[in-house]
Amino acid sequence: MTAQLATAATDKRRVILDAAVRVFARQGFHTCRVSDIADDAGVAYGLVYHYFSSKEQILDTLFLERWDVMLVAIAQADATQQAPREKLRAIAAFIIDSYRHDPELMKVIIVEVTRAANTFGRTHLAKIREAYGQIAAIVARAQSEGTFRKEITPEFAALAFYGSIEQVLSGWIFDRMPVDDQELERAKTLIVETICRGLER
Amino acid sequence: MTAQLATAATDKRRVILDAAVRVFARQGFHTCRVSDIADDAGVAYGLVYHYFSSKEQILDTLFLERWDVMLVAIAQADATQQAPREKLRAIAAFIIDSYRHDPELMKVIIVEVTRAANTFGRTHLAKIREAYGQIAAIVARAQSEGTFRKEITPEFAALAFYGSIEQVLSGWIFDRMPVDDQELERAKTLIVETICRGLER
Amino acid sequence: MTAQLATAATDKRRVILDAAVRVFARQGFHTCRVSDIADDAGVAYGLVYHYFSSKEQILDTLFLERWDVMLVAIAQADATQQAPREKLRAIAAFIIDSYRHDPELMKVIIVEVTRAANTFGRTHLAKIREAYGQIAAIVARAQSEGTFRKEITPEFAALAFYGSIEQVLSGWIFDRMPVDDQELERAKTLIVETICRGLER
Amino acid sequence: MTAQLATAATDKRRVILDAAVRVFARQGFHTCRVSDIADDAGVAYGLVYHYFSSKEQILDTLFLERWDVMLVAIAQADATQQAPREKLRAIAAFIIDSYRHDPELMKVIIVEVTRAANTFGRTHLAKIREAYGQIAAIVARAQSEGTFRKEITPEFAALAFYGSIEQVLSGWIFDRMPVDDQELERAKTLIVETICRGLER
DNA sequence: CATGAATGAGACTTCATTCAT
DNA sequence: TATGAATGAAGTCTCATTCAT
Repeated sequence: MTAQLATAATDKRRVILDAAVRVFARQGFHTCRVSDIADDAGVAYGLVYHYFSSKEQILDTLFLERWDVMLVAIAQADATQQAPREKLRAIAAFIIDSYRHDPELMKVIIVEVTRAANTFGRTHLAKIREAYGQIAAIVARAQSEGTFRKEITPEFAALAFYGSIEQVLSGWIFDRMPVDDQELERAKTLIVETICRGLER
Repeated sequence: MTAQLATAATDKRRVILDAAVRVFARQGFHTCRVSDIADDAGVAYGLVYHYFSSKEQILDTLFLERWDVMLVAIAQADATQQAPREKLRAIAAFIIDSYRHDPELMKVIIVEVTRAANTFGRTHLAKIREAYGQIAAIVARAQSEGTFRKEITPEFAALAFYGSIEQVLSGWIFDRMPVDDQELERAKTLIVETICRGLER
Repeated sequence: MTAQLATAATDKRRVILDAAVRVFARQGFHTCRVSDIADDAGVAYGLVYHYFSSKEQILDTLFLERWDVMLVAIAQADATQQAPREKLRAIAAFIIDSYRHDPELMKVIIVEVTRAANTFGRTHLAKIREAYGQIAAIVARAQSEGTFRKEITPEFAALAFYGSIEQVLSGWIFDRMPVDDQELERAKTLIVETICRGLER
Repeated sequence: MTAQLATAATDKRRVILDAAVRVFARQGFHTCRVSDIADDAGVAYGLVYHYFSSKEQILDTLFLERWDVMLVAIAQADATQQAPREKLRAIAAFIIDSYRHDPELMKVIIVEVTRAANTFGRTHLAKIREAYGQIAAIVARAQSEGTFRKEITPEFAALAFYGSIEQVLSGWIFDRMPVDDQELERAKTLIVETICRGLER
């Protein structure tokens, strides 16, 4: 524990990444300068390039770190014995809790990557689609089990489900609602209620 | 008619706007240069600044032109005597038909404005929210009429509804699916089926 | 004539090239900044990039302009009916007169291109060798005519001839001898005396 | 002897110098990074600065080491009782054999120092001219002895002689001729034949 | 209305050098 | 002696915008 703290205190790479989250969230990727990140991190300009080959690679790193965690979370939700609706609720809950835990990071990932498909989203398209694919697979299985009706294609369902969540998060991000925990919990229910009910028999 | 064509043929302002749509769609707003637009339009560099005060203002113009049309379309849908589900279907249909009619323009509006909330979306947030508000109003009325259940807030319903549509369009835009008319029609139904069913009693 | 002067006065591209000669000669290609060229030319920084795609391309242009003139001069010398020794003298004279006429330009070409074979010379190797080839051809013909002896290969003779001249110019360039016209004339004779005598029967 | 080998094996200073020769030859002095040298030498970055005060000093060291050997060789050639032509042949032979023995080192010295008069050549001008001076002295003595004719100044003769050799070596270096021993031997003769014959009575 | 040359601030990236361990 | 993280100055190139014609 002490060792971890000590490490954390001197891991400049991590310090830079954390600063990048704050700076990207505040100023946006295109608008900020590398020096803003260095300043915010309290390190020398050049150190950023000691650890990362470019400003882009910093964002890549942030995205991939987080997105991989989410892919694992989705896979775990799917691996349980719960009903499809509960699996989807778990996924929505994970994303919303991610926002609660680190809203700036989620803002960066959504605004600068998943919804910036012309630039970074392009690069990470395959990775992003993995998530849609996993969700679609859950829907498809629910359909063959007879829990969900077959009128709606799994791919469409996945897009609608994920799109709803992201839009709600976007609302929080840009309307700057002071979001309390209760509202976050309620959102999980509303998403499941709205989307799953449309999917179920 | 001939006069209109003649006008159209020499309305350099329009020529520039149309070129901007193509260039923004192809290269992205941040990545393209003003000269790319001038080149694509076949006009001199400086002429762009004769008609527009900045690169941003070109995008503003494109967005506002189109968004206002959509706000009118939503208002018209709401003004009819149809059932709420049909009103929402009309809105989804309008957006999807907009994509069918000019996919590049829709790509620009979605990618560079509504989903680029850190930059342009910020500027046009109020305008964008007008649309959500109109949709929410339709839901709210349906709830007080008893057609829609009250568990889901109108605001949330609007976000989920609009978010689903935009996500589906994003899929088309970036997965470059060669979309045929049949698929577009089907999408309208799927959206209504998924979302409205979740909203209805 | 008036037109030419007017053109000369406003041809910023030429102004930049002339400034580049001075700056490259004074500070060296690697050591100078593009802003030094712009400053010396009295133009804005960006204008350099309006006319040239990079600092390298400026040097390329200077080299190619001059080298092509020299290739023509060599070809003209060869096209005459003079004795081989006189042809070589004409070539030596051309190079030395080039130095007299514009010592800074010759310095740049020799120091930054022909003798910087690791960088620019590499790029222009083929062009540089054309000159050697033309000289070698003169020697070869003199040999088959019986004027020059055959023990020395034409290629070697060309290198020795050109190398001697360049070394002498380098001496002038870096020892900063205040060179008078008489010395320049004498150098022409010395080169021919030294090298041609070694080549002749 | 064993001790010497052991020392040699761990003399990191030497290891760095040898690596520098390879790296300078391959990438050029201006284009390579200090880290490239450290990597090629297999030592830590900082160690380079333990042994050398700057990147320049590494090149200085390489040049001075070798050039001093050459000055000695020229002095030795001059100290013999041979005819002037044979003295010059010995010098040409020494330079060409240096190339045969370590072409990369010769490439570095010629390309980065003696022919880079704007940068390093400037620093070492005096040292470089010592060689010219020694050669000129040989010529001058040959002239007063009556072996060489007096029309050509000794200084000019030295430049022409050395310039020819360096040009031939440059040809080998950049045309990447696969040079065999026979060709090297022949070059020695050709240089002496070409230049000395022009100098002799 | 039309042209495109001219301007210059701004940002990324590189890399020699230093320094704490 | 050895390591490599840390520093920060410097320079190239870009490009939105202006302006003279």
